[in-house]
Amino acid sequence: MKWDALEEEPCSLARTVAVIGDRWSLLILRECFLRIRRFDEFQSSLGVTRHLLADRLKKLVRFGVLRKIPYQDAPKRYEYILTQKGLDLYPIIMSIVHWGNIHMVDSRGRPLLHEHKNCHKMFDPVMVCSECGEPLTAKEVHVHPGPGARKSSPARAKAVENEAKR
Amino acid sequence: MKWDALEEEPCSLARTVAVIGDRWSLLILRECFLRIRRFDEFQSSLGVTRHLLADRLKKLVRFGVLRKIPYQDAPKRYEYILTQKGLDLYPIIMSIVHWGNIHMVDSRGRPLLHEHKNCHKMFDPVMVCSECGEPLTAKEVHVHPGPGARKSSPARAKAVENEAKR
DNA sequence: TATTGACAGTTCTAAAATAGAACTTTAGGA
DNA sequence: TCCTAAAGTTCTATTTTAGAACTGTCAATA
Repeated sequence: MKWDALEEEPCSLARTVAVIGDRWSLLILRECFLRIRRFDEFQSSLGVTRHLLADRLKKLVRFGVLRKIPYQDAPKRYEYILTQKGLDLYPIIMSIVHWGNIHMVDSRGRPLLHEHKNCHKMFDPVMVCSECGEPLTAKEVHVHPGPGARKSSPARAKAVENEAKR
Repeated sequence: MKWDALEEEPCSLARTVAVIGDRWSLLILRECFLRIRRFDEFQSSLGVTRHLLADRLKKLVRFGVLRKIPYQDAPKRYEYILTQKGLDLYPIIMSIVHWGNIHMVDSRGRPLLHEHKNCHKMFDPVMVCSECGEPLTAKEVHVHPGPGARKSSPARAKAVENEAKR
């Protein structure tokens, strides 16, 4: 399957994966949220090859996740900063970090702690229901075909159907 | 950089990316949460090559995200089901789906709707602070080096430092 | 008994993506 | 003049992936 095909799939996860679903894009975004902005900063902090970095930055700009802002005229130089669409990726990044904090840390403990400016405490992110505010777990959620649903594989259709009536 | 190196990085995001940071792993996990369990179901529903599917399933089992359960003896056949560690990936999957729902849907609308069994309403996931319960945004969070922090690139160290004192 | 089909992979080759290093361009400073 | 910085681009070798065919085990069917 080609990457381009993913963008067209009638699945919000597949379409998001088309944008951020590779190793380097996620690591680049991590750096963006730490306020890394320039090509060489990304390069030295990630160890990614310059070729791939240029390619991924271009892709993230194309998808509207990053914006190229000139910070110097002669020679022309740009910074890459997150757009609102990019800032909206924060819950994804945080939930990835949180899973790593729970399941992948070694004996040294967490590499990074997060403080909430509002309440001044170190926190973990918690995912809750927008309607009742209760924490969400996989087992407490049903899925239903939405208005954008389209024909999928028989196995998949069956699974969604079974799921909806559990 | 090799994939194996990612697992060793002092960064919870990098370590999680080592497990789920590729296109197919994320799509396989999506199917798992829709209760797809068998090799051929994954294959027909995803269109992934059998080779890669076998490879990714093996990797997810190795990392303890999936477990292979025999469901038939002659011939030996297995199902792949999520472990608790795998179920804990739910917030990641849901936040990816949610971002796609907001930023990547076409005019047809969402392919899938989610209902919370507790309150019987269609919902969106919201990420909140574990301490004060307020919704989280990138701008309201500080990062601090934690006990597992280690030397990183100068650019990165500088960014974390600047960040901590903002 | 021979044939077909389901399931869970493995093997093969060609095509695509990635790594690693060197090179380019524009400009400022020693 | 030579050196450095920043932001890429180009090159070749290696690795990964795509796509299709093949294997082995067993059950059901003709």
